[in-house]
Amino acid sequence: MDRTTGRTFTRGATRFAPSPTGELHLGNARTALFNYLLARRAGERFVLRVEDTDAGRSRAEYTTGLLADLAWLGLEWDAGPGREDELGPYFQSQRGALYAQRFAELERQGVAYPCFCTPLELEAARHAQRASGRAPRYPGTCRELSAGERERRRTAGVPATLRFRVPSGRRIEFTDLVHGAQSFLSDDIGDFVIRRADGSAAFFFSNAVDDAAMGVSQLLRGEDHLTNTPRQLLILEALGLPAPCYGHIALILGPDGAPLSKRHGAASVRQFRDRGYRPEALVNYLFRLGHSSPEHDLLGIEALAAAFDVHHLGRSPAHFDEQQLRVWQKAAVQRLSVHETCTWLAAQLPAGLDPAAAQAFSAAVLPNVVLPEDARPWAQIIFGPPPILDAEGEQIVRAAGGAFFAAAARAATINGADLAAITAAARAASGAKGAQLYRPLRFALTGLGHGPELAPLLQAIPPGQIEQRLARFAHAPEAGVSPTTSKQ
RNA sequence: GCUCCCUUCGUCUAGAGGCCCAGGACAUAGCCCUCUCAAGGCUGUAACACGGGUUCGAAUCCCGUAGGGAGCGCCA
Repeated sequence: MDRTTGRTFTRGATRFAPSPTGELHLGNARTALFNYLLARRAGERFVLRVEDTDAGRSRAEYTTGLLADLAWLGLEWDAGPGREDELGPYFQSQRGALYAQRFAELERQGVAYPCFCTPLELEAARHAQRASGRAPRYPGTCRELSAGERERRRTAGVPATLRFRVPSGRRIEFTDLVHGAQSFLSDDIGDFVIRRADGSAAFFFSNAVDDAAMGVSQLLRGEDHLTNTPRQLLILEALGLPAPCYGHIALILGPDGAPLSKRHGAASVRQFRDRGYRPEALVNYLFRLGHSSPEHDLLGIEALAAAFDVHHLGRSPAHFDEQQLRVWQKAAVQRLSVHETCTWLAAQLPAGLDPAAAQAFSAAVLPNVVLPEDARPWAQIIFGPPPILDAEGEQIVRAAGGAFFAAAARAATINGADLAAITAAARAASGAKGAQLYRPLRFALTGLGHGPELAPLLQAIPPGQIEQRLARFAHAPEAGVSPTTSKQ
């Protein structure tokens, strides 16, 4: 009980309210993340509400995907689908009865009225208004219909929407969490639909009413809602419901400066997930997109919450930059345990590879991998046939000499995948050191002049292969004959 | 058309009148380390959209201009 208000005290909440009409978009993912962080930071609840009022576009599989992606990102909701409580249900399609009461309340007050205009008529009106240089607003055709006329049309079965009567001459003010003081004139707003002809609730209405019903105290949403806010404030005011503090964050832009969309390639969480991006990478990147922090390390979700600050949300739109995402991905990948790495790289490994070999491979290759596909060439090199050398490789191998490789191969036979033993033997046989010692070995073993560290790489090469790959150069030709083509 | 939002290095941003000839991170260039790549260390290049005000003093306040974006839907 709150002593000052006498009302039952409930913890505040933030929410994320997606509509299941597609995959979770990066922009929405960021909105979800920010709201989650805001809740965690403030000790509030994080509510997930599915806005599936558009029966035509909403699909169950999108809901499933949405929930899965959110969970994958690590954004657990305190209330929502699968976590029902007394403030639910959390699917708007199941909240019709609650809306009905509110519709009735508004109609009784005369704040809402039935509108019998057809979509065609409305479209024509908008078109005419635009053509004559005026704002496309509801012309008010049904605003002052008499009670008798309304009744007559209703009994005649004319389909009707319910419109909110926007008061004239009002100034609507509120303080935006990120943009500060905002002020709008009600005269710039036309009467808008709050209930569709099919009886379902429209966004402005259900969204606002549910926030109030679910105890949402503050929330962050896309800037495309900024100019819609006064409408929602008007609804809440008419119903005597508390309004949450709204904060509007700018849209995420693609490389060309246009709002990020499918046009720009991958734009959904699912697509990045499928390409092997780590959730920690995505979350850390999104955390810094339109939000600044002195923290420059890869942070866990709790640390992100502690570092989140609404005052450091930017007002200008940020560009999505995959290069930056890759930086976080690299950091996230380097922190993977060997076990996690094996799972992550599973698709790149030869089928039936035994666990120990998979671990050795993963450990060796991980420092050089950002996405799983980067491991594929290494899998080919390590598990495939002895690699063919290019001209540079041949030259370096030849310069090392046959004795060098004979000794190295012998050491491998005796000691196995022991780099120290192999280099010691090669050095003793040839006197080579430094690059003269390591590069020929690297080329002979991998066919390349660059790559992961040799020692762990040796651990990943299948038994017998080290010896074989080295021995093929043990009888180095005096000149001209290529062991890579004569052998193997 | 009307209303609203936005504009600092390549990118994300710090900056709430003097601490800023603008700071950080990533990217990038060079050097060091190193068998190579990566990592790490050091050094460097690089920005207040433009024009007017206000002020002793402006990236910061005001007014314009330009550019970008959003909303004005029986989409959310």
